[in-house]
Amino acid sequence: MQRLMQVSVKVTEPVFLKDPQATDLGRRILEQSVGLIDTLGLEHFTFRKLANAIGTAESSIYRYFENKHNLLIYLVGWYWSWREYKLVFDTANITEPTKRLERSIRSITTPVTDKGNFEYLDLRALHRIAVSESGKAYMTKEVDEEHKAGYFSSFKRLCDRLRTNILEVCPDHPYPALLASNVVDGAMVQRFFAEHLPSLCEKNVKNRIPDHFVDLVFASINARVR
Amino acid sequence: MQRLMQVSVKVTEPVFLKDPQATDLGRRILEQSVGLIDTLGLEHFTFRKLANAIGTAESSIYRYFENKHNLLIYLVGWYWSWREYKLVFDTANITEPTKRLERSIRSITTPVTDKGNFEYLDLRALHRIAVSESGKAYMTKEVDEEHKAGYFSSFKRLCDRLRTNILEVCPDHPYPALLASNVVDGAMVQRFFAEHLPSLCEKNVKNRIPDHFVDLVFASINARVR
DNA sequence: CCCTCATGATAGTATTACTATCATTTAACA
DNA sequence: TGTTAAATGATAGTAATACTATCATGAGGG
Repeated sequence: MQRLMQVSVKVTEPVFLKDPQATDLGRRILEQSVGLIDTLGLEHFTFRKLANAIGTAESSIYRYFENKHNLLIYLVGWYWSWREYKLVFDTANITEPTKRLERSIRSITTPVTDKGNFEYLDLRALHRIAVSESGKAYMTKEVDEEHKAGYFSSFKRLCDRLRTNILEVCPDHPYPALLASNVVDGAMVQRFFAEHLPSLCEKNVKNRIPDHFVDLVFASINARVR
Repeated sequence: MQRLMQVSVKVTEPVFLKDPQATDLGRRILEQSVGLIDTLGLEHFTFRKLANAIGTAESSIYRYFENKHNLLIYLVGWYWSWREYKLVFDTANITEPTKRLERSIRSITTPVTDKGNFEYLDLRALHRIAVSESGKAYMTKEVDEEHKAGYFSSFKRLCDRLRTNILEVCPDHPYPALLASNVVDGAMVQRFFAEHLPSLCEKNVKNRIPDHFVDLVFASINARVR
């Protein structure tokens, strides 16, 4: 799995200056940055604080990532790659398209509950980061160049798998891509709302987010089929 | 309308130190900040640049807003208040709930195409800001305190109106609030995707975003009714 | 034993995000 | 008309951030 992830996180132009997964210091950077961004939030997170936490110099961190924005893109990309991996795993051997689609939606919209078995990346913390900070990775003026450089390809791949799945069940759906990205992004946003702006949600909605999105997608599909 | 907006933007604890709508300098701050954030993006926007653009001192701006985060919250709050105003206007005198709901969704998800008739606020630019930057207003570690202070009340009010509308058409809908906020937020995100990550969308989806969300909501409702 | 490379340590610069102070203008009022 | 308070403008200064540059050290490989 480790290896699969390493491969799938690769992009056209790397977000990093030096592969952080390849060295001990690099892995400590990933480990500690996930911890710090999770507790401090991206705004209060700095490379100085990260260096102190690791017990290294600021300049050493700059040898791996140009700036914290690129580090965020790396982490978020890793997260979506992992979700894609999990999606493939969760839907393996399910041939019936409808069943497959339901499983897919559940896989993508289910929160991360365990730390995972990666030595240096706390999946749960990474998931929280993805919920709160992932939008900041692309909501910038540099989005077009970064998009060209392939920085968001893992997110796109995940959306595309779901889109394909939707089309398998409903080949004439008019907006499969839009529906797919709405599910992937919407699940994150709704999770944030449930946590912090609960008046925007029903009571106890948190563990029913997957149900909601399954309902929504199939409602949209059935509206076509009828 | 001017006046209506002024009232509706008020919150429990003001985001500003001094009401920017009340003075000439304040209005110039609003006007120029919308222009600058729109062209530079929030990250590259600073109070210094704003002061230069206005031809005033940085310290004068700090008399109105504590920092650029609060200024952003103010602008985004203004935007959602305007959208609420427009929603009320667009659906006035429509009594039939189903028709009303469709109109509501279209009102909320339609992009802003004209500058509006406010002297000092360019609505189109403000809309672009809302699309690209609004998430940053609440995706922070301070969200809970700021929520308590009422900083996001205009967004919540808008979502709540749509939720009520959904319930009028479908009283036993299981997730009206979640559906409503998914429409309001999703319309913004999809607009950003359509502009910058078009591979996540169908071709020419941009002007069909309202159609899509109308379809989606009614599909979700009809799935219940059947 | 030498060479290279990764890291560590230190220092320095430009910009940002403010805060403080004081002079000047204006508007208000007596 | 003179007096005063409030708003603004101008200048300066501080602490933190986001880097960049330089050099020493130490470990591993040939």
